Amino acid sequence: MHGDERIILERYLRERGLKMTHARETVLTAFLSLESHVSADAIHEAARKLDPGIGQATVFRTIKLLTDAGLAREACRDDNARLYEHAWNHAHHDHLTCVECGAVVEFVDSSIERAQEAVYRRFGFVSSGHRLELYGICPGCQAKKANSGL
Amino acid sequence: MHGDERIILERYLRERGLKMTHARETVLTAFLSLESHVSADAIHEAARKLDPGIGQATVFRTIKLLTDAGLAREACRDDNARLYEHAWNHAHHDHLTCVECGAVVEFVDSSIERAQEAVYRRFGFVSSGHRLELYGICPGCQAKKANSGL
DNA sequence: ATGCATGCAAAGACTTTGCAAATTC
DNA sequence: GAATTTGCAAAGTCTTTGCATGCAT
Repeated sequence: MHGDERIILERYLRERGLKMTHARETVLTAFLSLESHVSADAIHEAARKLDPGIGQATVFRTIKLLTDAGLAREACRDDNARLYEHAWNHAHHDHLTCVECGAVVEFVDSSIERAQEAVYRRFGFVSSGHRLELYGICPGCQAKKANSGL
Repeated sequence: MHGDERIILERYLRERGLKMTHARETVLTAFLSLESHVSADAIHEAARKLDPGIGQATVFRTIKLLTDAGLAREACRDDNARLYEHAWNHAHHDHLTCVECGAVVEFVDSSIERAQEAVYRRFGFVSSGHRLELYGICPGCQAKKANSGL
C-alpha cells in the first residue's frame, strides 16, 4: 500500500505539532489512488468516495500540506485548474504532452539532463531545479488525423 | 516598430470578417511592449496607459484573438494567473532564471534541442514546441550569499 | 482539557458572458 | 446602414479564509 507516504506525512506533522487526522489520511489515500496530474477537484471527488463528509477546503488545505511535506508537487496548470502530481518515490521526470488529446508521457533523458548541467556551468549558475515540457502530437492522434482525410 | 504583427493581425481579422479596431491595436501594442510572460492584468495596465478607456474584458477577448492569430502563446501559469508570451518573430529560446533575484538569461543550446528531437522520435510524437525553464542561483547572488557570511 | 482541524459559507482572484451603446467597414 | 466591438457589470470558476464546532493528543 502507501505506507511510506503515510509515514512521511505523520512525521512531517508531528515535527511541527500538527495532527494526523482521519480527513488528512483520507485525502492522502485519495491523492495516491489517482494518476499524476490531478486537480484538487478530482482529489476531492475521490476523497468523498472514501468519506462523503470531506469538504473541499480540507482538500485544498491538505494538498498544501502534502506539497510542503514533499509528497505532492504542483504541475503546470490545466486550462482551468492547478494540477498536482506525486512527488514521493517518483523520480525526477519531464513531460511530453499531446496537444490533441492531452495524453502525458513522463520521461527522463540523460542527454538532456547532462546538457542542462552544461548550460548551468556556461552561465555560472548553481542549479536548483528545472521544468521541461515538450508538446507534440502523439502517434494515436497522428493516425486519427491521417484517417480523417488529412 | 511592430508593423509585422499589426499586419498579421489585420489579415487574420479580415479573413474572418472581423474588424481592426482601435482597442485591438492598443492591446496589441501594449502586449508587444512588454516582456514575455505577461499576465492579462499586466497587459491591461499597459494598455490603459495608451488609452485609459480600455476595459479588461476587451483585453481578455483580444488576447484570445492574438493567440488564435499566432501572435501570442499561453505560457505556464503563474501562481495566480495565466501568462502569455510573444509568439511571432521571437526566435525560440529557453530560460535560465535566478531564484534569488529574478534575473532571466535567455539561451539556446543545440545539444538540448537535439536531445529533445530524439525524445520526440523515441515516443513517436510529432513536435509542436516545448518549454524549458532552468532555475538556479546566478553568479551575482552566489557572491552576495558568500559575502554575507554563508 | 487544550489547541489544532473541519466543514460550511462567504470572500477573493481571475476569467467569461450578457447587453445596450459605440465603432468599423 | 449593418454588423461587429466595446465597456460595464454580473456571473462563473477555482481557491482561500473566517468561524463555530469537532477531534486528536
